[in-house]
Amino acid sequence: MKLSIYNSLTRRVEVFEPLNPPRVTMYVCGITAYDSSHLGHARSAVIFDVLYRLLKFLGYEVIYVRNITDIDDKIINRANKEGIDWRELTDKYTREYQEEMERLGVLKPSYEPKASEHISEMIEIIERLIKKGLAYVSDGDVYFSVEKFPQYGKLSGRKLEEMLTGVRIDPSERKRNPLDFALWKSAKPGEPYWESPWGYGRPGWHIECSAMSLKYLGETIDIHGGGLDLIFPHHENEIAQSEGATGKPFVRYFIHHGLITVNGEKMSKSLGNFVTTSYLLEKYHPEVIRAFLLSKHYRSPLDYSEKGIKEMEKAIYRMYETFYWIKKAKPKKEGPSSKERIKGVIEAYQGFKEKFLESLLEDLNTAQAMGFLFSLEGELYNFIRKFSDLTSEEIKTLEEILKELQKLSGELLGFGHSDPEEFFKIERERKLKRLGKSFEEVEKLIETRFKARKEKNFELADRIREELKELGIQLKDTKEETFWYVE
RNA sequence: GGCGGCGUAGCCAAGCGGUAAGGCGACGGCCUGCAAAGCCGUGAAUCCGGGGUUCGAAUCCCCGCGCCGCCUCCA
Repeated sequence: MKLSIYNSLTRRVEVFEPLNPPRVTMYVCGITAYDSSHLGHARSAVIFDVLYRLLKFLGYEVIYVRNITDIDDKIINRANKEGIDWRELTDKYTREYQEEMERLGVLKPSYEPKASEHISEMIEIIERLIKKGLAYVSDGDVYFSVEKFPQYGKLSGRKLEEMLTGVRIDPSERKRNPLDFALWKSAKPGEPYWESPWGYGRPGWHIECSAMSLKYLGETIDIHGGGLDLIFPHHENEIAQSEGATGKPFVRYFIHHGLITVNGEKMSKSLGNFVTTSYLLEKYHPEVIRAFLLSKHYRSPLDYSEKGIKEMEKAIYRMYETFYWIKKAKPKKEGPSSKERIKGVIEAYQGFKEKFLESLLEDLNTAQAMGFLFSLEGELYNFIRKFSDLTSEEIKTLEEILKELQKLSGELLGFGHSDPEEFFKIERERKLKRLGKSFEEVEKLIETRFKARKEKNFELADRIREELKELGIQLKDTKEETFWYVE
């Protein structure tokens, strides 16, 4: 079992071969902690979380680093605006992000280093670059000299001459070439600063990733990931700095994911079309959000809409309803399965694990894996809802399949592993809270209606049904109980 | 303008040379006190358009059309 993955460096899907198996080193660009995270940040975290899970599943020893940028212009501006210390600001949003990711079932990376805690490592790399003639000091700033690194542009497919034609030139710049980028910026009054050989100042944005990946993962790392929008200039610059300093290849596989769009346009702070992670977590079960994020191939854009995520919610509800009925099923008789009627289930289960895994191994095709998952789950649903006279062996079969399905999905995709009763309890309570109803209140109404129906008091039963329906509470009657969910 | 990507049923979305997964929804019949649910059944002569390669193309090539991303901070 080998993973194939699209490598932005070669622009093709390649078989993944780590440098020093079974060790795999992976570095992912995390957030800049100046504001709340939105769905785009969640997508990034969830996609690389699935990759991380898959690599571990394959038996690799993965060292996974996801950094926190806690020093840059946006942070300084925001902190000044709010009149608080930049540390207070970044602490707040770092904590918030970490809590949200945990709720989304994102596994903790091995390290989550902060830029501000690695200033000396950055200075060290900058000094090496200066010594090698790849960087220069200019009035307290330090710049990387793009012309001195012949491979500059190899990741983003750009050539220096071409880039120069469209570039904006700021006459106040201290750069020799407008494409040079800052490694170190001298401090302006009121800004946080650190001591350096070039005076008080702070690091440029890109250098932190070079420094921290070098420190935690070594000179050449296996995987480096981030959003497509980071290819240029961020990752291009990282390559220049890292390879310039070490003389070794920086990254073996660059992995970039597509961005979240809204009505076809990129979700971003500046357009104001973003939904925060906390809003979504309030409104939807974390597993629903995860499933939504994984429902499209990771390299494609994913369009967010309430309608889209609602549809996924329905799919996940049905999945957990399947689990629920299987869990509640009691045998009506001892004995073997009816070969004929359980055939569909057996056939769907045949090769399920292989197909599911192969999908993920083929460039992380989570959408296809989910297709197989829902397909099998659909068969289970169909079976459990159609027949009420299940045999002990049939139930055993269903339980075995369920166990495997939950294990695979939960371990690799990070959803589908919950206990169904627990799942619906959380969902009902959260949604009822919005309606201002208590769980007990609704349960009682449903019980009353169940009794009324038995007594053929249809008038009362229907009145309760209508009342609940108006609240968005849907009922499904069975002989034993009334199953319900809130829309 | 340069670079990258996308266009598959009503909507979302897999498929990447061998004859269209999956989800959401819609419709008809059965069932049901009625409804929901369930059951049975119905969906793409066809994958933006036009050429070409091939025994065979949604899948490869060329030319259009439309949309998006990056080229400035951005997951």
